[in-house]
Amino acid sequence: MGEAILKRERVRDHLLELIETHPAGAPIPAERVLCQQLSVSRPTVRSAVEELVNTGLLVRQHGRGTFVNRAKITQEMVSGTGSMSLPQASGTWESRVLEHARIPAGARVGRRLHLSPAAEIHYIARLRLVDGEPMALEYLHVPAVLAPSLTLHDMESGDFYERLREHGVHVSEAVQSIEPTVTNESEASLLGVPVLAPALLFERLTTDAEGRHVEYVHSIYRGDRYRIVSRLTLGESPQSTVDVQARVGNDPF
Amino acid sequence: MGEAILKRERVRDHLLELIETHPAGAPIPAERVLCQQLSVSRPTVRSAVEELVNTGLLVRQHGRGTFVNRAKITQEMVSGTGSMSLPQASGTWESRVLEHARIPAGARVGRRLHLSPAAEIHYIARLRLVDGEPMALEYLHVPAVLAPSLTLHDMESGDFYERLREHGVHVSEAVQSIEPTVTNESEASLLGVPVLAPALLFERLTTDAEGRHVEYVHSIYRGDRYRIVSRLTLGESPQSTVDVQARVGNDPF
DNA sequence: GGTAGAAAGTGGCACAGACCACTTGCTCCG
DNA sequence: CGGAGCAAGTGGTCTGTGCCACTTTCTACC
Repeated sequence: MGEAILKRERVRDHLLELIETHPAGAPIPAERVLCQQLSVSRPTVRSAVEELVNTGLLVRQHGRGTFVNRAKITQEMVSGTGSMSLPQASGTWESRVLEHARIPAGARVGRRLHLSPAAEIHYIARLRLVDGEPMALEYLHVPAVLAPSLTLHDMESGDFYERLREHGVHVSEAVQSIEPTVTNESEASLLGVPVLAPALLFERLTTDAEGRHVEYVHSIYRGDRYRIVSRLTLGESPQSTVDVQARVGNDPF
Repeated sequence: MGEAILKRERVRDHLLELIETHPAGAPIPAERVLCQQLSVSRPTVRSAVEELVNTGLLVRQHGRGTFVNRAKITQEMVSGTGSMSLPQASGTWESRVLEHARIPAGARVGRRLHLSPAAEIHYIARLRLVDGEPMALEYLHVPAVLAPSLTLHDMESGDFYERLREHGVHVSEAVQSIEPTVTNESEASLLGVPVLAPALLFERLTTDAEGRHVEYVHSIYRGDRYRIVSRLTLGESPQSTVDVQARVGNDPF
């Protein structure tokens, strides 16, 4: 196509622009209007919109229009960062930063983030507490190139993903693995549990709309206070809602 | 479209047919060929193919063709129903029944199944193996009233949910909790791992379309061979595909 | 005989247009 | 004033067509 620039991508970028500048729930121009504005055909517009609908940034409503997705729920889910694993239990969460630095990715993290081992990343280790009680250890790794000006405060506050958005990073997907483990000595002392106590090891790799790896998070959750609850419904696709709950003594059943 | 039957869906179903009957890696007919065969336009074919590519069933290769994808990854997960927590890893699964009986529910199980402690249930303890290697212990509890004539063979075979359907039970939903634990002595010896080894404790409560509790399953998975992998996408609801994978050494990342 | 190039076949992108289904708001009639 | 119905606007589906980019194969030239 003349240049290596695809029309669909141009439209998509235009839409991302709109999404950023519009509040959640706001309608975007009608497809036929976008066609004129951008001088492309409707199928082209539709395919771009469809892409963003699939990634959850837009919502289409037949006969009404297309809207910026609130996505508050999952937003915060992915956002509070650790928060995918954030229980909405009663308690209030706080974070205590244990360590922070701008360091080379290293082999292991580099592989996960698709970076060279020498590439710089923001690294933060923090302890997450509920009502003052240690609940989890979280180790964040974010490529420095994605957010050169990221400050410690940014990463501490919930504005983290806001900052990333300002840099053109639109979180769209995360792959998370969970496995059982037991605490080692340092984890045990930081979490205030015995050594070799059951725990959950989370690894999360977050990706943005353009397929770039945005963050790698490694965290350890106390096994005596957490359980993962998922609600599985039979359907065409194996989808389910997942939810990590604080165990407050009540049964989910 | 006149009828509620979409052409795209007709094409999609045709493709699913092909996918099932063709081995992994086999090419499917060219798009232009499919157009003629099914009497639809190419964009229609393309959109159907695209859907299946997105779900990972097909792979397109520019200039070469479109092929059946190996790795049905999330596929059969929900399908096998009971298998919601079943990895479809390469190996072949088998079950070895350790114990089976028709007994009173008791307080704990009764509470979960909403039965009186005296109500009878089918109880089965079984060891699940992959390629002969012990992987998990599973304890099933099914109210006897739902399937009075249930035989041991029924519960051993995959026909279990088929039998339930014959009794008017249509599984529709399951709530599953997962938590980390460590093996006790009997679990350790049955699974062939050390005592106090990391493990995953699954509890699943399945409900049918009428809201009746159909089964309560308690199972222990080896922590050294399993991880839970979930793919989270931004959307209105925090939905995700969940998948328990056998750990074969490869990273999901 | 070997290699370069053409040809055929594939998926990738984009267009213009037509019609359907749903929602909303307005108008007109009672 | 109120409600039924129409009309406009929106996304949803589908067609038929054209051209591009990539891959493979086969041909024809050297």
